[in-house]
Amino acid sequence: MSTIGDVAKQAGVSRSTVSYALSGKRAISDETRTRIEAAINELGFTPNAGARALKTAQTMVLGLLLQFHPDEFAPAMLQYVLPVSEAAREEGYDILMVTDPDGPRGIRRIADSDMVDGIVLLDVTAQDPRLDALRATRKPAALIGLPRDTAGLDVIDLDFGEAARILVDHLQELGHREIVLICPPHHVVERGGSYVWRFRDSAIERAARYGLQIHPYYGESRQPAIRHSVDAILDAHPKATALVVHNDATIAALPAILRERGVDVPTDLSVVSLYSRDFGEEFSLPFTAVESAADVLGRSAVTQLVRRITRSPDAGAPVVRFVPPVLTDRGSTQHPRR
Amino acid sequence: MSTIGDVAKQAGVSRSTVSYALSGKRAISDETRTRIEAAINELGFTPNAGARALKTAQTMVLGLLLQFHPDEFAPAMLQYVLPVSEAAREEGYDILMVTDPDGPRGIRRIADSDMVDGIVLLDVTAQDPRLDALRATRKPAALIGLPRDTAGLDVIDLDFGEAARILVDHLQELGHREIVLICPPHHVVERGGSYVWRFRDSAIERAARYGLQIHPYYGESRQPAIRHSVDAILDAHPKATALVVHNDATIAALPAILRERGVDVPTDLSVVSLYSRDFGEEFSLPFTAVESAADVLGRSAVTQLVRRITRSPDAGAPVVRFVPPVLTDRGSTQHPRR
DNA sequence: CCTCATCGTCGAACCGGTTCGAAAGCCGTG
DNA sequence: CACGGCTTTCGAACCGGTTCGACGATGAGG
Repeated sequence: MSTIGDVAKQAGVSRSTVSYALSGKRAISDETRTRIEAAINELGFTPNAGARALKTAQTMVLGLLLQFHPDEFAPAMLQYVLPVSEAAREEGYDILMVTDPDGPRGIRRIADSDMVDGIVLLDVTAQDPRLDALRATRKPAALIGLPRDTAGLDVIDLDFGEAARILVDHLQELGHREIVLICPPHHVVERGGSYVWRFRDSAIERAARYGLQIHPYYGESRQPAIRHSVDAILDAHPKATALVVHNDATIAALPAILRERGVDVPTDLSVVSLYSRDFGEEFSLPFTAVESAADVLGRSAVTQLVRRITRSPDAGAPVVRFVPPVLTDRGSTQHPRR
Repeated sequence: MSTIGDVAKQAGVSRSTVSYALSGKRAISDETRTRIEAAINELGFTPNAGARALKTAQTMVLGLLLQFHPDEFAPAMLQYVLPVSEAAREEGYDILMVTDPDGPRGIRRIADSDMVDGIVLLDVTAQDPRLDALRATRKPAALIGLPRDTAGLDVIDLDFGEAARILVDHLQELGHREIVLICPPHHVVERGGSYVWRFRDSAIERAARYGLQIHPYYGESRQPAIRHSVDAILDAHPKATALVVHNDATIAALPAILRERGVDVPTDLSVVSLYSRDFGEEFSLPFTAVESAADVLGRSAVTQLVRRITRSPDAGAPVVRFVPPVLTDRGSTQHPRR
């Protein structure tokens, strides 16, 4: 690879002149600029990222931390990765993806060695052990997922409470009086996934307010447990006229399960859920649902992070943003027959 | 952040001594080593990656290039990403993930600016436009997927031809005489996904050799087209006793489709397929299948790449490796009733 | 006792950019 | 004609590491 010195020699100017021609931070005469550009093309010069980062103290790279939990629905993660990567690129950043099972160590490694200008944390839990490491480094960060203590952190997440209220309201308006709620698996709660209880509590609270009967359950994440659990739950509540599913694995398996049981949607049962548009298309899910909008969250986290990086170091108070959910009606609900 | 100079001052030695204590490339007395270690701990020093990369001309980062094709089964990609990332970390490398829709540009950007020491290309097609860019940079690379021209490149892929032969052999041994073959969608062929015709041609060739009737089709990637296409195909061949499916989206939807048609596996129809173990577990697919072994391919690509990076520049001829497929019998086949 | 090898450490150069201060050349003006 | 100001370019310092050659101290061998 050629260096800026090679270009300078070729164009008959000094290294600094080439640098200024490239950055535009000082005026360069048209004549020398064209000579420099010619030299750059001829030599195929591209500035060395390491050297530039060393001097400017900016790497133009963002860290993306993800953790894969065994026994969890993996495709969901990808929903976030792609929008984050695309948004970063649009802002001029590349993505250093860290999947170290030891999250805090991964953060320290890329932050303390200044490999990245900022960090996006995916799937943040209530007491996420990564947050201590994150606060110890002085790097800007944006979280997707709500921790218990948000002090000093930029956080973005779907408003799961509002999502639950929207769905319960929708069923209540249609006249349903007894509904079943299937949440994510219980081990997600244990891990501290706050979206589980934020959705769950709001749904229960909202149902109580309307005087609706609601039967909350934690679902499963793998077949054949999903099928068995759904069967048992539906058997236990023959009078329920509506089903709220907040569980990707369950909703993906639901069409087959209901078909087998001979249950028609929405004639026999109204079904509402919460999943992303992509996910729904992937599995052609025919359910009225609130969109989880992973792309909105991913992009928003990146823009917030970039703002934090560029606008002075600590300018502005930390931002906790809850994205308002949107209902997409796919016709999987109607008035209860009874 | 503190620098190596701060550590040196704190420990009362020169910068070079600290560097040697860290790298172990020269002997350091126990006495000063402990003093240096104390200083490092006290100051929380971590070497700056950019500075180190600048001098050593090694970034300890691998580029991972992926492209998302609309209308394609996205989860498949993740199967490779995680093993690649884990294998890289075990070798001491981090992963710079590039999802630029313009592949060649992404390669040039990270390679010419020396952000990475080597590149892993995912989902390589027969005439992949990224290969020219790759050859232009002098960076080592490893491809997953078989291009038409492998000159000078390290390539690894599943032996799809052998996979097809294994499956056809399996059915032939059981006594099947008429089988249906569902391949990936036709637009994958147009894009140059060589694994389509490598599997397809081998299956047809093998069937012909045994005198079996085989009906090859290109499948769909999205519902409800999948369902319609499978229905039409099965209707067209009522005498076929076995089904070979080389199509993730189709195989995922197949249990529901067959149940609806009232077709029992394996009593009415023997089914074999090709998918990864994870994928099968995710969707609890009950089919005898050849494993696509994305983890093996991903890890193998990384180890080959690292070998190429560390062992001198161009030591050793390029390697094209076909991973032998393995059949997992899940009991979805039996002797045809007729 | 002198020489020589070895050990442990230091200073300086270097990697490839960026950026600051200054200098050279040119113009218009008093 | 001297002077000030503007434009364009250069040289040098710097970012934070690594590495080479050298140097003083120590100990062994003749």
